[in-house]
Amino acid sequence: MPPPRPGHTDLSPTQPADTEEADRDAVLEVQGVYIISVAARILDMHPQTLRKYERLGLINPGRTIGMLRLYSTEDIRKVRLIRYLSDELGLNLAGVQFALAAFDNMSTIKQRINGRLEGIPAAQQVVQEEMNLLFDSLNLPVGR
Amino acid sequence: MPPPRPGHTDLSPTQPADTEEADRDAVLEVQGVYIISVAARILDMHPQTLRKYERLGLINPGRTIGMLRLYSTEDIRKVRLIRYLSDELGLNLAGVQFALAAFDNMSTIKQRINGRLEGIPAAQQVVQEEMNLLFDSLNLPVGR
DNA sequence: TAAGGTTGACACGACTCGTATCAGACCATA
DNA sequence: TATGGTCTGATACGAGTCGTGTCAACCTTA
Repeated sequence: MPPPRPGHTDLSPTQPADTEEADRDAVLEVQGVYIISVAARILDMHPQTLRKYERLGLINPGRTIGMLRLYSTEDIRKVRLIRYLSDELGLNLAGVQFALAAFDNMSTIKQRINGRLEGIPAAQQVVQEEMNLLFDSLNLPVGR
Repeated sequence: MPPPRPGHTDLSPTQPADTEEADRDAVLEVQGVYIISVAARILDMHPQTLRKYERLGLINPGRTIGMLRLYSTEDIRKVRLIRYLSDELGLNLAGVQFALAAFDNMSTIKQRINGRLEGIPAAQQVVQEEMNLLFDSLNLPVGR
């Protein structure tokens, strides 16, 4: 089997851009922003594994001015999802990549439909219900 | 990594019920129904690989009274999709399983929405367009 | 009867994945 | 200045996966 292809048509938005102008002391103590060693300890995973996930484009943690990786709580949640797909469902990382892209695209399309049905609340309701059903059918641990 | 888990919430219908109304005289000479050796030759794959796919629940070819596997053109198409996901995108079989289930669920939900929006053609149109966009975003070779 | 199908088991080579370690560089703090 | 943690990039490992192949014993079809 060949190396996974990053490809996929990508509709997904980027990162939450958490970083504000830092107030000295708070830099590393901001709630839910951790350097790699702390994130690895929280997740009980090897730092190299987190770096590998980033190299493959599965996560995209922020950086300090000094290039240190900064993991937000959102990043942590995403890693847990990756671990679930990998450990529990048995997907390889190419599969994880595909699944994450699919989730993102589903979320995006759901929002786009909602926007375009602005004037038809009854239709919005139907789509909301059914799309939630679709997400549920994927059997994921978190709402994502 | 553990063996793949068959699980997933399953909304999917069972078999495609390939029969068009039109094939009255084709019943016994149905074009596109092959035993495993022929299917393997058509697909240029090893028969054991096809049997393995079936054992994992990825495909579900019909059977003769004597238990010989019968591959329809729909089965052939599905195997090609599996091969694309595996060879081109690099998914393992657990990932293929997940992806196939996701496609089925997306198709089902699309149809359900369409049904529930029966009286609102404008909304139907929107959903149709956006769901097609969603399928396109998955970068698949065939419409599926 | 011969050819080719069925099941189940086992094994192989190549690949993947998480983990681990190394070297050399950068940078903040004690 | 020394220390310790991070950075990048490379290499390596053990265990697992996947497609393929083979075997034995039996069954179906022509």
